[in-house]
Amino acid sequence: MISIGELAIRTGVKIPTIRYYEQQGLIAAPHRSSGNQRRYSAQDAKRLGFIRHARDLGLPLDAIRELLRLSEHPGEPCGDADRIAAGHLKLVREKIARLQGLERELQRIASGCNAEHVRDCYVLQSLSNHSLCADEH
Amino acid sequence: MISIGELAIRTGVKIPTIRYYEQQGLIAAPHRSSGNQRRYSAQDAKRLGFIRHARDLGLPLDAIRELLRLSEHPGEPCGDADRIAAGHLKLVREKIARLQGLERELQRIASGCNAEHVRDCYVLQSLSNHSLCADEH
DNA sequence: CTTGAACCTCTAGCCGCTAGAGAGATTAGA
DNA sequence: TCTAATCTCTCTAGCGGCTAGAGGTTCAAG
Repeated sequence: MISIGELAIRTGVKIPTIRYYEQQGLIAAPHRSSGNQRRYSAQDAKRLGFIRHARDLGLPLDAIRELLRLSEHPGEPCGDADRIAAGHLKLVREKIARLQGLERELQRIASGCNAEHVRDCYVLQSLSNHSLCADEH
Repeated sequence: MISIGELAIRTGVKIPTIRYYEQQGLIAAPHRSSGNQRRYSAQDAKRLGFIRHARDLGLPLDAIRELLRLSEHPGEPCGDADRIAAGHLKLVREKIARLQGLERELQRIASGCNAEHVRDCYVLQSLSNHSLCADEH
């Protein structure tokens, strides 16, 4: 049985975030000490580690909730878990593609300014005038 | 003088967002009709277009505020605008790098699951056990 | 027994919108 | 000129995923 601070250190999840997860129903309300402080088991720590890892991979809490629910039913088919991961991967790839578009455009804009003064600034002109852009974003 | 709906259509910025920008001081409070409805000039539309374009490039409202302020002083040096654009570009590149890390890991995890049941699911095992990961994220 | 660190609950704030309620304004057609 | 449909108004609350702070209680070391 460890305190919330200890749990935070072990899992790398901040204390208010742990309480937030409890509030959101991602982890169960833990046992309490006689003085009403939270006391966690090794299993609690494992579950929080799972959440932490999934968050690090960018999964939203809803998806994590679903994955946790699944992992409590070892006999069921795991297609849903695969679908969640694949769906998230797709999302990540879309984000990358979009950001790469922005990167190209920003690179073009930011490196195109040789002006001294605002009146000739290519950055500001580009923002005013969309037609200066290479592709739409 | 055009209505807020017309402005929304022309700039592609939604009506509540236009009002939000006004509230946030990005655009000035416009003239009003006798019935208290907003009426915008061509200049207002241009400014909103600038904002829209900058938002499309992912710039935060604070940075846009600063860029707008700068563009009202044509005689001043434009180094600040360049710095804002370059700083944002850097941020975008960092985001891309991070997402590419996630992409690799998700790809590895999602494609590694040949299991039928939750108990053997590689996706769920990977989330439980960080040591299955290729690199840290 | 004292002290200081850790913990408690509760509320509010971050960003950039978005949704909805309930009321008033405008405009096109009959 | 009237009516009906569509806009527009203000205001408040909510999204996700935390984070910060106030004001109070409990714990553990010395």
